[in-house]
Amino acid sequence: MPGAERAARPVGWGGFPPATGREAPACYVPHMPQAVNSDAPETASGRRAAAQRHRVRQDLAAAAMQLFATQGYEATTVDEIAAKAGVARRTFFRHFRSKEEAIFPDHDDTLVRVQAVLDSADPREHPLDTVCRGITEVLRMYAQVPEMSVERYRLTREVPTLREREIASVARYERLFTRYLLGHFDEGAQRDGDDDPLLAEVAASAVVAAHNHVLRRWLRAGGKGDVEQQLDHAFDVIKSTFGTGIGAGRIPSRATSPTPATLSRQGEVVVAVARTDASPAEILRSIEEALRQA
Amino acid sequence: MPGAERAARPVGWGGFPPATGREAPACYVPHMPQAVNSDAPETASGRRAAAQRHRVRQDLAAAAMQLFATQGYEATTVDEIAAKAGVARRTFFRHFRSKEEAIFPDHDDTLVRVQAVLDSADPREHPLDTVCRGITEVLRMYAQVPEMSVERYRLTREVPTLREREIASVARYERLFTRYLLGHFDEGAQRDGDDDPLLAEVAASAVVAAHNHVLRRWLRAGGKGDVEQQLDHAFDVIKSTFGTGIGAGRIPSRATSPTPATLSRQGEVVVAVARTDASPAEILRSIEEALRQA
DNA sequence: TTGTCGGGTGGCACAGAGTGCCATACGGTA
DNA sequence: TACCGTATGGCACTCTGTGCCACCCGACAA
Repeated sequence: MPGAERAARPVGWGGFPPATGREAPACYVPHMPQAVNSDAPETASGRRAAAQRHRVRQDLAAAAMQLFATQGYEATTVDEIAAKAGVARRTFFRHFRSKEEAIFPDHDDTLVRVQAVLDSADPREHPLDTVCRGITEVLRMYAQVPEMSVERYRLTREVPTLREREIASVARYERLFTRYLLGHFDEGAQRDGDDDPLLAEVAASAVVAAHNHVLRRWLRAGGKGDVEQQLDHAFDVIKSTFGTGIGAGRIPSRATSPTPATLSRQGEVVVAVARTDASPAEILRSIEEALRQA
Repeated sequence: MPGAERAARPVGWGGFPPATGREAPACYVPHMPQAVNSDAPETASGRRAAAQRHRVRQDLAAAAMQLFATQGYEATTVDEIAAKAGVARRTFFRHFRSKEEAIFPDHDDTLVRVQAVLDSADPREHPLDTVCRGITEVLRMYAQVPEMSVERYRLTREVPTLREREIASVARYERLFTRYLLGHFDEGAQRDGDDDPLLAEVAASAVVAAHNHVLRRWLRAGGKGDVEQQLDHAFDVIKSTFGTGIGAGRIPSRATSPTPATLSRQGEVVVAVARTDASPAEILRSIEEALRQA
C-alpha cells in the first residue's frame, strides 16, 4: 500500500485535497492559519517543532528560488536545492510534493484562506462580490512579496512546466469559486435554474481571468503600483461592461449615493427613471435590481 | 497591421509552439491537416511514410488508452504501452512527448485547426463569434469519438496529473483566443482602449468556460446528445445574460423582434421605456445600448 | 538515571520517466 | 550495387519521486 506513510493525518481538511498533482506526503501540512488540528493540544514543544518545520521549508524555498534564478529550473536538481538548504534530499520531498512546488510554496495556504473567506462570508453579500474578495486574497499573496513574484513570473514564462503548474494552481481557485457560486445563485433569483451552473462557471472564470490579467500586467511592470486597486478597477470594468446579469452587489466607487434609478410597470410598458449624474453602469445595475424585484 | 506577421506563415506555424510542457522531440511532427511543409514535395514514398507514422501513433494511443482504462494510469508503464503496440519504448517517446500526451493525442492538431479558423475568419464577423467557432472546433474533437472521450473523462477525473494536463491544454486555446480578440477589438469600437486587454482576456475565458461546462455536462451524461447545439445555446445564454457589452453580433434567438426599449434624457433624469413582453435581459440590453449611444 | 514514545531526519535502494547516442533496417534513387 | 534519408531498436544514463529503516532528540514517566 503506497499510502502507509500517508495514513497518519486523520481528518486534516478532508474537504478538498491539498494535492496539486500528487498525493501529499504524510508529514506535509499546509500552514493552517487557524486550523488547530483539534487532537494537537498545541503544546510548547509542538509549537516549536512547527516553527522549526516552517523554517526548514522556508530555507528550502529560498534555496530553490535562488538556484532556479541563477542556473535555470531544469538545470537545478533537487539534490542541489537540498544541499544549499543544508538538509538531505529526502527531506526536501517531505516538505514539497515535487520540485515545482518549491517555487509555489504558498498556493496551498492561500487556497485554505480563500476557502475561509468564502465560508465566513456575510450571507447578504452578493456571491460574486464574495468571490471577488476571495480572488483578492490570492492577489495579496503575490503582492506581499513583489520581488519574488516578479522573479517567479520570469521563470514561469520561460519554463513550460512551471507555467502549467501555475495554470493548474489557479484552476483550483476557479473550481472553488464555481462551486461556491453554484451553491449561492439560487437564493432570491427567478433565473431559469437550468443555466445556473453555466453562469456560475462562466462568472468564476471571468473573475479569475480579471485577476490573471491584472496580476500579469503588474508583474510585467516589475511589481510596482497598487495591484489591489487595479483589481478593483478591473472588477468595475467587467461589471459595467457585461456585468449587468449578475454582480449587483457592492456598488464600487460611489457606493454612498442613493439608488440612481427607480422603476414602475404600467400596463404594456416598463418605465425606468434614473438620475443623469449616475454612470450608465450604475443606472443599468439598479434598473436590473428593480427588474429583479418586479 | 495585426495581420502582417500572421500572413506570412511560410514554415510550420511559427506563431505558437506545439509544445505542451517540454520541447518536442526532433522528429515530432503534429499531423498538419493542410500544412504541407513546402520543402516536402509530397512524394509517394513520403505519403506512405506519413501514413505509416500515423498508424504507429494511433496504435500507441489505443494501447495506452486501453491499458490506462484497465490497469489505471499510474500503474501502467510506458514499456507496457510500447509492448502492447508492438514497438520499442524509445519509439513511444518519438511519437509522444510524455506518457500523459498519449491520452490527449489530438490537442496539437486541434490547436492548429483552431488557429486556422481564426486566421481564415471573415473580417466582418464579430471577433467573439469567430472565437466561438474556434472553440466549437475543440468541442468537435471530443464529439467525434464519444466513447473515448467519456472514458478519458473518467480518467482525468481521478488522476490529478491528467486533469492538470488537460487544464493546461485548454489554457492554450484560451491564450489563442485572448490574442485574437486583443488584435480585433480596436476596429470599429469607441471603447476606451485601456481596458481592451482585460476585456479580451475575460471574454476568451468566458467562451472557454462555456465550452468546458457544456463539454463536461455532455461527458457526464455519457456522451449522448447534440453537444454542438448545447454549446450554441450556452453562447446564447452568456450573450443574453451579460453579453451586452461585447458580442453584439449574431443576436441569438429573438433577433427579429423590434427594440424592446427606448430611452430619453430630459434634464436631471433619464427615462427608459420598455415593453413588458420582453424579457428582463432584453430590456437591459437595449437600455444599455441606448445609454451607450447617449 | 533509565526507558520509551513520537516526530523529524539521513541515507539507501528502487521504479519509472525522459534523453542522448549509435547501430540497424527499409524504401527510394542514381 | 552503392548511396541516402528516415524510422526504429537498444543501450546507458540522469533525475524525480517513494518506500524503508536506522538514528537523533526532546518530552514524559518510573
